[in-house]
Amino acid sequence: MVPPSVERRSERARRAILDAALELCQDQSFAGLTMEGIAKRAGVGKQTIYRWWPSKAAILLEALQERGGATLIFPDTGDIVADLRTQMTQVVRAFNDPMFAAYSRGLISAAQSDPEIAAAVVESIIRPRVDLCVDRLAKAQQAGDIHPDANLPDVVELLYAPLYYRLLLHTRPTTEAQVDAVLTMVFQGLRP
Amino acid sequence: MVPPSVERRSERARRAILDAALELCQDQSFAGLTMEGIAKRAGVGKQTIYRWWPSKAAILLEALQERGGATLIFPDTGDIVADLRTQMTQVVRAFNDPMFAAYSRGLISAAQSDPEIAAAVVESIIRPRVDLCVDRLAKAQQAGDIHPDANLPDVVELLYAPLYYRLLLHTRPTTEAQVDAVLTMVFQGLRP
Amino acid sequence: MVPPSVERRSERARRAILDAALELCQDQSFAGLTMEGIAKRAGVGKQTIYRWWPSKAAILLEALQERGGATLIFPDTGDIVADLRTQMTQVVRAFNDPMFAAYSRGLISAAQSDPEIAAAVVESIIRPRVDLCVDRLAKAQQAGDIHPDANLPDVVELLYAPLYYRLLLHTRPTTEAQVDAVLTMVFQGLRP
Amino acid sequence: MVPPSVERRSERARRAILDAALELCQDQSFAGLTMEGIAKRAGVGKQTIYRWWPSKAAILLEALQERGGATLIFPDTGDIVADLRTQMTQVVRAFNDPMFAAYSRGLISAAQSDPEIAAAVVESIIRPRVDLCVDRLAKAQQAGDIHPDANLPDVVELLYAPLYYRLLLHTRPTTEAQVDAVLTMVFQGLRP
DNA sequence: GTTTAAACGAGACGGTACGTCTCGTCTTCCC
DNA sequence: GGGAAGACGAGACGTACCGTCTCGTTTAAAC
Repeated sequence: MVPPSVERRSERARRAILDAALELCQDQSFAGLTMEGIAKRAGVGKQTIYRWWPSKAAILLEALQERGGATLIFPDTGDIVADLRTQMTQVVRAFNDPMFAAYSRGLISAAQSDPEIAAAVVESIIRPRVDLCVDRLAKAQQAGDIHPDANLPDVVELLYAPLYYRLLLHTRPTTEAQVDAVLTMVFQGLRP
Repeated sequence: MVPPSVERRSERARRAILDAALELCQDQSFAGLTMEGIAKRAGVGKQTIYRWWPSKAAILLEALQERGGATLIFPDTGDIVADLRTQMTQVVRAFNDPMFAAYSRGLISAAQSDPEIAAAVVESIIRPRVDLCVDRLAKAQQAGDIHPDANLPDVVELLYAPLYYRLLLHTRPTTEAQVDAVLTMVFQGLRP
Repeated sequence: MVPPSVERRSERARRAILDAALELCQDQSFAGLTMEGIAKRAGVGKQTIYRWWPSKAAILLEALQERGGATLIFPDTGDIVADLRTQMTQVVRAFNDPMFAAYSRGLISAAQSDPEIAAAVVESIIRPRVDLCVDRLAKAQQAGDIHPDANLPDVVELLYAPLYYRLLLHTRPTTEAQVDAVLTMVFQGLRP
Repeated sequence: MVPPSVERRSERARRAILDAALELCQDQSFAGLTMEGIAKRAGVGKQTIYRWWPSKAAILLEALQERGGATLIFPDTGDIVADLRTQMTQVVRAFNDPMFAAYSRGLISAAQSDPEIAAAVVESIIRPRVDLCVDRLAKAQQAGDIHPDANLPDVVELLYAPLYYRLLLHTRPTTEAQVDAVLTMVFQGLRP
């Protein structure tokens, strides 16, 4: 995050640390993750970790960015509701993957007491995906499928917030049925 | 939470512990809260805490239940949208109160790695408020103000999730404008 | 030791406490003995113990006095060396009994940091036995078997100290051979 | 005592711990000595103590060995009784020094419930001094000043045990008069 | 026989110290 | 000079006992 001199850095150590963090997080959840554990698993000195990352969340964040880069696409078939369903269903699947859920919960949990983590999570994970969704909604709005007064970032929130709600509040599991329910309510409105 | 013998319990110690926990959580956030710190501030032996609560989150939960009990009312003026706006605005205000926000974030954060905390948060904080909201929505549904097919718990989620989303993801602050936006979108629907 | 009112005292509780102390001391040695453990084993409230004894050593002391009272006799056959050998051999046997050794070591150990215990040990255990020995030596001195200048309490120390030395310093076990060696050296003198 | 890797060890920390232990033992006696207190006084983490010593007695033992090394000499003027008097008088003086007496009592007390301490005390404190005394006695025996049948280690015990007896049993203080009495009795024998 | 005051069992309380754990820094060698 | 190794100062963890302090409940002498 704030390195002393980027050139001499050992790529081997960097890779080992990122991999160890991901593996340990799977095994023991984010709360059980420790700097000491990562160092041991990666065969790396603790100082090497502290030199390049300020916290365990920062490590995980970087690890996830590397792995999750591929998912940054948003379908466009012309049917906005169908495309949203496709995309939201992917999110539901990710939230139901124990590993991904552990990462997400851990990072958001850490963000509650560390503003830097919070900012990094938003910047590198949330914002890019929201922007993509906003772009797709803008097309639909221009096509006349969405009310012209609608504030699109607010729409994105309205659609995805219920998924995060269940993930973080542990009320019910997220399901595809939830996606359908949200889409129906949001596009039809609640009035009879 | 899991008491050894409820009768002899010292109310003085109980109060001191709950108060100390709330005060320290304000000062140092939930992550900086320690059993040792609570004990010292409350003038209490650590054993006395461990005897009655399994974790610091459990203490905070009990403290919040006592203080927040008064908020368990839901207005009913006959105008469902106005009543929701009233209630949701109260939630927005609470989320903008640094102290309450710290508690909420801390508890939800702790819930991510402790299923018991998660269950307790849902049971004692979330569920009662959701139920109240569902009741109010049911009346509106019977009055013909809400589509008869709408699943009311899903509606509650749809309305409140965006508030939690901003609280936990730290994207933007929750505002009254957000409440209006959500209510407009949800009740009108996104179609033009 | 310093009772509030001796009459109402429960003999049942007293016996249970003394017995429990002895039993626990056998099982776990004096160092592992705790007031809490004694109370639990005796089926007695802690307060009942603190009401009548100031320390765990005081309990053990009283327990030992009751049991060991019978050993307060000193043989007198007319042959002082033989009588000393008889008596000292008894002491050796006691020191080689694991239970008695544990009690003795524990009490003397406790006496190092508690002057009251030290005084009590001397008064109730050591002094009576030393006095008996001095009496027997006095007879021998009058019979002309011991040098008239000899200071008898010093003689007692000279005879018994080597037994305590081995008990407490853990150099070698005390044996009957040691008794013989001591008696020979002391009565013959070291000069050729 | 049971080190993990001797090379990297901080000499500064070691010295601070040994010094703190000695100072605290003077102030509050061995029984009042705590690991926590030593750590605080030495400005050291508790782990650093536990890493290198298994118990507070082990610390004290090492501290004493360093300081007491100088006393390992035995006079040889040709007069065995005079030399013993010189040496035993030194021991009497040490036993009457409150600090030294506290250390000795504390260590021997601890040895009663910890065989490792007991062994260490014998090996590092008692044995070297006994050996020195035996050597001096052997010379005297060859010079014809001591009975050829006398078992010298037994003689050492006979001479020094009365000093330890008074130190540990707290009957009377050790004095130079006691040394004279012991030497007279032992070398003359008790017979008239 | 009833009263009544104490000793009793039980165990919660405010504390202290325990020995372990992890933190983030510092130090020491190796490459 | 970066990296491995890991000792270090710090301090929270949860546990064990300490000695004190209520609590009802026996219980046995005094009335």
